[in-house]
Amino acid sequence: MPELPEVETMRRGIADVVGGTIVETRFPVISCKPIAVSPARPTLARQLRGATIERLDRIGKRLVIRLCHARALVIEPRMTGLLLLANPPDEGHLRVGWRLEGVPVDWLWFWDRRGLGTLQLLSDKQLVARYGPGKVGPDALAVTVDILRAQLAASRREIKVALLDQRAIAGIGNLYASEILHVAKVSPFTPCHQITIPQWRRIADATRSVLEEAVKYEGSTLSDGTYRNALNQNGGYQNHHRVYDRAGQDCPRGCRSQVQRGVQAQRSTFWCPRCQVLRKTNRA
DNA sequence: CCCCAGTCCTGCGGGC
DNA sequence: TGCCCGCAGGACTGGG
Repeated sequence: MPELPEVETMRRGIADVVGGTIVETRFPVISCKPIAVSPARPTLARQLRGATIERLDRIGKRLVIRLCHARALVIEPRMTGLLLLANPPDEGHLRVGWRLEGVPVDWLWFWDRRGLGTLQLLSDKQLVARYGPGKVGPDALAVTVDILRAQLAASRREIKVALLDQRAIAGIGNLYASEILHVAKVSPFTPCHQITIPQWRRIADATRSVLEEAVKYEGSTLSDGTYRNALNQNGGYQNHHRVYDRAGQDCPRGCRSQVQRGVQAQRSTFWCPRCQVLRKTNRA
């Protein structure tokens, strides 16, 4: 599932499209339900024709293709979306293709097995209104203890649930939230308002180190094989997961306890009950 | 505002 | 063996 490291890997992987001009937008005929695009397909194709790609940005888990004339194509891969330069896993789930001129890359593709991904063509003004500061939180790769506390310390939510809130911090999803809290040695069930400053510091440090490491290994390809880089190759970080999808296995910290699985906000949480103890605190 | 549950979507694996 | 159900979790929405 593309989270920050996977989207960042996509961004780097398609860097060759920068400077290219979109000469055609193609929607391959597919048997499954089409993905949501805005504006509607014919308009989108017409408005993209002749557009030059100026830069690639990332806002949390969204990829932003900056275009000439102060426009931006916002791509949300959500669960199974991929940006590819070649070798789609199958032809049946290719959703959109862009033919480019002026760069070594002929085609950029959006492939999405489940089809939950979305595309939006926005003006720069609309982009800021929808995804600017205030709408989407600070990027998780640049998080500090002060940012974390400012965004989350007053909340009564459990920290694992709060870390998934993109308005608070942008880029963390279900997989990396569990990984971060294991490295930080903080129980995922700790209410935010009970977290101590040393714990916030460890969460901030772990957020950056886990995500940086995951970017270095080009993201996580899970057993369902969904996430791939721009050339349809596996990421490598799944071999470095500490707790995610490792229920029953020994804690990698060597504490001789086993990784547990639980559910928070209808999503799986993995943690070590010995390294991530929920401490009872006395409330005033 | 805060928080939860439901919704979208497809493929896969467990259970019968 | 085949079928069906539930799960996977991105973002969003409606309701309490």
